[in-house]
Amino acid sequence: MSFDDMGRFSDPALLILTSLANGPTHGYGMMEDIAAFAGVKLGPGTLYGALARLEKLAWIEPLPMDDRKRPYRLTPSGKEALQQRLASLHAITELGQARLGSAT
Amino acid sequence: MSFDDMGRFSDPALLILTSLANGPTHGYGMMEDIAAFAGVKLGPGTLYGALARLEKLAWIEPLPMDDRKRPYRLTPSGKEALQQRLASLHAITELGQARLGSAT
DNA sequence: GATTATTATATCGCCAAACGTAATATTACG
DNA sequence: CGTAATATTACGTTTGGCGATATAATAATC
Repeated sequence: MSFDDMGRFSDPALLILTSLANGPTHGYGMMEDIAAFAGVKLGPGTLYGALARLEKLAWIEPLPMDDRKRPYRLTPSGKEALQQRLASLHAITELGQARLGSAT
Repeated sequence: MSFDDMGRFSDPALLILTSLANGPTHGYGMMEDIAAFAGVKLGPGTLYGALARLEKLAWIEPLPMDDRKRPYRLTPSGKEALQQRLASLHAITELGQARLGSAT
């Protein structure tokens, strides 16, 4: 009934981009960051799958490996896409909350 | 490269629930409402498919047909789920925007 | 100091579900 | 008659999430 049954509702790409907005990080680090700020624990398949798709979109790009870590950073278009997406979602959340509120 | 290539990024369920937060509406009406407030034009398959899933989740329920229109309304649990989801997304968008902003 | 357990890190394969597009009714309306 | 409103169905592609696997490093135990 609660949030955990929401299936695809969780949108890993948004979480990853938001995590990278803080600066470059590697996959495992994102897992922890995301778990911290969003309370969502992405499995490896979900995370690295989404990373690959984002890289193909050129929204993120890999940096030289550091030890066994493969860091990524936002590309300019990735940053822009995230910006737009956040703005759009922000507007929607406010509208939604307003609509819910007015229907007391 | 812009928002239209985002594929699954658009999250029809959130849009539908947000649309219904304004009061009961039927599918076709949501399409227009959503296009108006989110700039996203959902195709019929996307819309009615998502409606069916939301109904199965008992987050929305159908009302008696009015003419050829099949209206839906939010159930209490749907309202609650939407509320939580909006709050969570709102927090994420603010964090994301803060992170992007501080990296000027 | 050697051996074992645990953590950090990433890859791969799989399957059900979701998305998106398009084709198909049907009724109403101009 | 043509077009708008409204909904259903079918189908192919992609994504999402789970689990298994590999490997290096670090910690714990004896």
